[in-house]
Amino acid sequence: MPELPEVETIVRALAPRITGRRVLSAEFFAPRVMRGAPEPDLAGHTVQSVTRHGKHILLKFDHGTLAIHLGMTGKLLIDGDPTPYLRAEFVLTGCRLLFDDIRQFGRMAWSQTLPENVARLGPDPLEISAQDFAARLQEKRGRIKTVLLNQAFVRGLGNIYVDEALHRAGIHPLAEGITKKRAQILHREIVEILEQAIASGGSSISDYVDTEGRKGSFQDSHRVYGREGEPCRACGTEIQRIVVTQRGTHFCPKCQRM
DNA sequence: ATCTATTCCTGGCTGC
DNA sequence: TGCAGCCAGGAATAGA
Repeated sequence: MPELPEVETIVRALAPRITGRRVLSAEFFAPRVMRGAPEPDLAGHTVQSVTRHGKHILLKFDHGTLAIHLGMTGKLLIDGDPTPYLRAEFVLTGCRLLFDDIRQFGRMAWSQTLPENVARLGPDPLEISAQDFAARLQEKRGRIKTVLLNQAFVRGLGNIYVDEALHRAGIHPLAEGITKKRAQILHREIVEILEQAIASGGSSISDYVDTEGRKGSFQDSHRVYGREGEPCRACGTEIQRIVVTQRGTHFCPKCQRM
């Protein structure tokens, strides 16, 4: 499932391939992709920039911005082979950009400025300072895992990296009222794990691949996610799995005390 | 206002 | 072997 590191990997591969290219045609095959909103007219317009905003991929044009969210199984493929799950296809000068999405959780949104659901997101965890992160966290109540998954708190974290960051920071996923000191430790671990994951091309858990169909390798470095019943890499205790806010949650009961 | 549960979607897995 | 039934989960939405 594409989270911040996976989306960053995609953007880094996509940007040099389509920036400055002109759209010759754009087709949206599945109505769900735009969630009923009118499809933008992209033909004749040039891609000005490709950036990441949380888990969204922003394609900026001279007349607006297309925000792409990959959901669970969305893929952006350059010149790939069409599949039964092709939801949109952009023909550009020099290449084709295919949006493939088995489960159709992915979506696109168009705005002359910035789509509202994108504009309202919180700060990027790689940009916010440890002090600001800790201060923001002080204002939130509720379980730490739920707070971190809230894209209005920080944008880009998903189930995998929240579990992994909490383990590295030694914080129980159900913990509440994190102290300022521990919040700064958590911030450091979040930044570190995101940067490591980006360096590994992301985690390929289900069917994540980048624009060239390449898998990431960070799943091999996971310490808790998907490791229920296996020994903690730090202390050997069996990794436990519970459900928090409808999300499978993995943690070490010894390393991560309440 | 804030928090929680539900909904969408389908390949893959489990168990009979 | 076949197949019904369940599971994964991001975020919009409905409900409490």
